[in-house]
Amino acid sequence: MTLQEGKDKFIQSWGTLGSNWGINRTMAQIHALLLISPEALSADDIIEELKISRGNANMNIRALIDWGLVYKELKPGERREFFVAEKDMWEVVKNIIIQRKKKELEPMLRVLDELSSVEGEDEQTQMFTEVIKDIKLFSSKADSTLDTLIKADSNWFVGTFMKMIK
Amino acid sequence: MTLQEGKDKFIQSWGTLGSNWGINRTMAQIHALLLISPEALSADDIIEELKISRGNANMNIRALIDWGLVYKELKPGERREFFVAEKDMWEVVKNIIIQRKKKELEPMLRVLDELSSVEGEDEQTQMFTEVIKDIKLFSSKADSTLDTLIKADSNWFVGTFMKMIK
DNA sequence: TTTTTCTTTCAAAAAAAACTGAAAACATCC
DNA sequence: GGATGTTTTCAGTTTTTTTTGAAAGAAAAA
Repeated sequence: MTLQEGKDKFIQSWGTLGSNWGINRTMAQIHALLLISPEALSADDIIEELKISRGNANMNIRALIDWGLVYKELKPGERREFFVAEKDMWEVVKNIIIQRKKKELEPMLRVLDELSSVEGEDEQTQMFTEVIKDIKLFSSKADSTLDTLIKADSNWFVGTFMKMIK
Repeated sequence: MTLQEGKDKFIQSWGTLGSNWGINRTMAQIHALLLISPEALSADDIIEELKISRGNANMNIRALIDWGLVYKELKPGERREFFVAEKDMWEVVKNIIIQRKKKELEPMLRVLDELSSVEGEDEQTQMFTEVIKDIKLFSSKADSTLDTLIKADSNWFVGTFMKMIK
């Protein structure tokens, strides 16, 4: 396999993976491209490489920066912006956890709290309350586990977790 | 909040959560409906409750069964099928992990293996190989960690994980 | 066997999500 | 100040995903 074929395959696979997880294909592809790029790329480099429009590129680069997966890099004497990806996989995963926890787990916990205010004596209500309580317990545990995970350092997952868990 | 309001809110929130994670809204809503339903529901019950078409209901019920999140229940003397949700959250999460691992993590590992066959001495290639190696290492660790997790029993997560991790 | 009841399939329609491109905004240089 | 290079925005378009509904298929009942 040539380098170019390998790159293309990686970009395409990463894009597919992303889209299965509710991240848009282009965003994941830009991330992939930057991951395997030895130097920082400009918006134009990305546009050309992935054959996408300027608007699309801009929006998704911004989103990647918001997620903490890509950094802006300013080259001295250069007017335009360049971009580099965070290459440490643990940092990547950690940032994704932080974002999704904030955008999805925490709002869900708030909804579950509200749902505790449903009252009644009939079987339907009892059942409902019971299920909600279980989900809330589980979600809270997940929430605090993720907090602990986020605080753990870069090499912890790869190095220690397996030993602890065995 | 009345029971009906609570149910509606839960169904809608669960649907939104699902669609953020690449699971279609209707599938998540059917799951939510069954989760909070004290008895098994027929396809018609689901169609009526969620105001969806028969085809849509059927497809998503099948998908939920494939994922191991819903079971078919046959009532004696009844011709049509009834459905119940798996209510144990740990089982739910475990089944989702099993499915996504099989459909996404494992294929990605295979692609990463193929990508190891890219060869060359230049900086571009070195960099590419390095990044792929890192991702592969990380993914393999994730894969075996998830295997361990899947084997763990129902109460392990809620009961023990926090102590081990602290 | 024929009828009835229920389930599955799938082409077409609708809805949702993503993308484009051109114009506006912004920034730097002269 | 104006000219030039770069980024951002967003209405309209395209693409992708989801949903519908009607027809075909299956299984039980008559």
